[in-house]
Amino acid sequence: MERVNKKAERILGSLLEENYNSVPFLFLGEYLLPELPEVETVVRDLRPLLMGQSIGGVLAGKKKLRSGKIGRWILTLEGDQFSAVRRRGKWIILELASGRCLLVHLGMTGQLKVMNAREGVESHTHLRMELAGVEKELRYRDIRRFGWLELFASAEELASYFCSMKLGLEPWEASPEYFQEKLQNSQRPVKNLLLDQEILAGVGNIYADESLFESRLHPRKKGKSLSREDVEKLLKAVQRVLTRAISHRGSTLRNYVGGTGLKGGFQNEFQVYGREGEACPVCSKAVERIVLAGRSAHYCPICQPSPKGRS
DNA sequence: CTGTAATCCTGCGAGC
DNA sequence: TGCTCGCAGGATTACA
Repeated sequence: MERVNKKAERILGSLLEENYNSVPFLFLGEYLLPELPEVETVVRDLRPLLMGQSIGGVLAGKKKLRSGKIGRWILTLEGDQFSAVRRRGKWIILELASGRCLLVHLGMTGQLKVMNAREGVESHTHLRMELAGVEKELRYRDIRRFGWLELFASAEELASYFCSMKLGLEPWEASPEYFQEKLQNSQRPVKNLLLDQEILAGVGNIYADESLFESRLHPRKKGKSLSREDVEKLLKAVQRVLTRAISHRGSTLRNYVGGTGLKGGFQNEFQVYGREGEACPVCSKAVERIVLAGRSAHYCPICQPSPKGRS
């Protein structure tokens, strides 16, 4: 157990550092953890709205999320206070004064937002938490219910959980050596490797495609076929794409909104994602779509030449 | 160790 | 208008 916790602590890294919350959050986001853009945006929005707020009444729906039905444990949150709002990969961590941590995953259609308590409750709202004394509510809404809500007794237990799921490094904390080590022996397509949360935490379908385009690598290229140069180029591209996306508050395709209900804007900056048949912004050739790991992969057949010599 | 497909859900747009 | 089909920011599971 001791060893597990130590390893988990290492993986959580700077997130557990005491000073985390005293650092101005713009600095934090811009230079330390520009990550999975939508989740980072939610976390940045929520942080100033939740910090120090006490939880009043709590109301939970009865439908199942991926983590199951929201249990009665949710009522024990009443009276507790938000002490930190963090992100790890695509996970949102709401830390409480009691030391407990509420873990939230947005899945595909999750929304976590602070709203006026008087505002009408939208369909598919599964959780409402009153913020005592400010006439506001934290609401969790999730149309497809692929999201996750779970309470941990302490930051250490949460760290162990991340450890057990083998969550990889934050893209910004990964070194080229780390990334290369994970890719160089793999026969898997590089697109699949990017989506693998055990390698880099937080990269999803949009940003995998955009990063591969930016580094001019075909999504089907095998990990072990990548040169050292390719690996470095790809890691830098991932970091750049994520940073840019965060500065646009993430991408809204359908349902995504930030912690204040605002939509993202990065969908207007897509080079290849969701643009099958449209002209590549570099060479004008039509963007193509294939299926990898059960997900759409978008790429330019000219700029990202096929490893097998066919597109 | 791979990849593939199905699964958990709801909603929307395309095409007929 | 109304139906069916395919597809969607994720991740796990079973199976070949």
